[in-house]
This record gives sequence, C-alpha cells and structure tokens, in this order.
Amino acid sequence: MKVSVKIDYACRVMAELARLHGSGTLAQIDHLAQTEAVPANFLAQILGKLRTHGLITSRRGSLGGYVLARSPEEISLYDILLAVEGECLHLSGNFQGRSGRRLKQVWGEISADLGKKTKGYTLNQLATKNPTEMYYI
Amino acid sequence: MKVSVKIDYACRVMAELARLHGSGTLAQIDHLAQTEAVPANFLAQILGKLRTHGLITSRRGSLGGYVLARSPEEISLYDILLAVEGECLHLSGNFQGRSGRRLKQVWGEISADLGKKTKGYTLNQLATKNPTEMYYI
DNA sequence: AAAATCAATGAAGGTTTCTGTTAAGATTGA
DNA sequence: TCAATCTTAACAGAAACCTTCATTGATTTT
Repeated sequence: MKVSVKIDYACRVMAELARLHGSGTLAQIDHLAQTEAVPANFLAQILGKLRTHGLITSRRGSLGGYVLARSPEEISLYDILLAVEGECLHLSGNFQGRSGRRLKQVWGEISADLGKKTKGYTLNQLATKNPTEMYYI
Repeated sequence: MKVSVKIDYACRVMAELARLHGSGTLAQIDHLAQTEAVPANFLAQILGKLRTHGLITSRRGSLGGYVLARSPEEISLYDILLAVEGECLHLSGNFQGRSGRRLKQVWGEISADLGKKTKGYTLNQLATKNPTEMYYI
C-alpha cells in the first residue's frame, strides 16, 4: 500500500488554500507551487481535478487564481482522495482464485476503515501556521 | 492510496498455504499459481520475499515446495505487507513546502491506524473453506 | 475596441516504477 | 545421471508519474 506523490501534493496545496481562505485573495498556481514545493505544471492538472469535483473554484485572467469552494472545516482528506484518485483505497487485485472473494471482502473492510479515518481530518486541522514563518529576515 | 496486485497475490497464496498447513504436504509453485490464479513466474519472486522474511520455508528438489514457517494464527496481513513491500504504508511524499511537515505527521497517524487494523487479520481468518468447492462435478 | 498580457486548460512526450516473462543456474530425490 | 523443483538475474511491456508545449479565456492598457 502506498500514498502517491500526487495525493500528497493535493493535500499540501489544499492546506495552503485553507490558510488563504477568507482573505479575499485568489491563490495563483505559481504561489501554490512555490509555497508547497510542487512542480507548477503538474499542479495545474491536480487543481483541475479538484475543481471538476467541486472542492475549489477558479478564475481566469490577470487577476485569476484558485479559492476553496467550501470552508476548510467542510473539506476532508477523504474528499481530496476521492477527487484526485476516484476512491479512497484503490484495489488492484482481480479477486480470482480460491481466496479472491475473501480477500476482496477484507480489503473492503480495510478501505471502509480508512474512509472513516480520513474523513476525520479536515483542512482546518491541516492548515496550522507553520512555525518557520516566524523566522522572517 | 492503493493496494498493489503483488500484495493481493501474496495474501491469496498465503491463504492457500494456510489451508494446507498441518497436512504435511509441500505446496509447489504450480499448484499455488493455479489455485489462486497468479502468474507462476511472478509468484516465484513473491515467494522469495516471503521466504527471506521468514514467513515461509522452502525445499528444493523433486519433492520440493513451500510451507508456512509458523502457524496461521501467528501470521498477519501486516506481516505479509512488511515482507513484500518493506512497510505497511509507503509514503511517497517529500514533505517539503509549508504543509509538508504536518502532512507527514498525518500520514504517519493513518499508517499507524492501518498497521493496527492489518495486524488484526491473521491467516486462519483468510483461509476459510471456499463455498464454490462444494460444487464439484 | 483592439492589442497585449496574464493565467487556466488541454494535449503530447519522457522518465521512472510496477508487473510479468525468459532463461540460466542450483539442489534434491530416484 | 536424469528429472523435478526452487533460486536468481536480466529483460520487456504496461502503467504511473512528472514535465513541457500549445491553446483558450479573461483582464487591462492604449
């Protein structure tokens, strides 16, 4: 089992968007890419998915950028997983063979558990102020 | 997040080995491959990892094959994950950026939770008799 | 209003990882 | 010795990851 870079990027960027929530400013790709150390063009694709799944909204043009579509408390890690990968835990198995059916059941239970857990993490919990921000020059 | 085909194969084959546990017979690759519908050559690699991590023992030669190294109750899904992939939940993130540290912490908590859950599934729970076996011709 | 600029969107290519195959040894039993 | 079996390494195809480039849409300036 593994968590992809893509997911990690998505969560970090959403955390940054949560920090900017309510400030009235739109976050541009370059800002998000630099702040969270994510390749800008790849990030554009990820933001696209988050947008089509209704987690964020975007605006084009010279004053464009991205904002959260809902308040941080209403967006969970589970929502992000669903938007970016389609499901919380992707099962690659074919579930054939003598134990296939049973294993599918087991992975399903684990997936459900993971769903519960990830629904418990919302963006306001992720978007804590980073202590390193205090060390401005 | 996703569970790899490899892991699913490993679990299914271990379940079959659990069914044969105590019978005194060694399971050969071809039997395991056919019973659990796993590519035989790929399976050989997986069995190699399970062996070097002490979950199974093998015997070469014309009457060779594989057996569980411990009883089914003493082998968990967690053990299999560890043997095949090195860790329960692999974190691909680089944990940079403003939210990197916090996200690493979150994934760590989720990983710990997953560890607990997978330790709860032992082979005797997976190696149930398959109902389709009753429909012999 | 037209042009220039800025930013999101979409499509195509390269690189690494995963999955599976092939083949050549090494060991055991008959 | 011969046949059956595990063991290991090297290779090939597929998928995922990441990057780059071109296009489209919105805003501002002239």
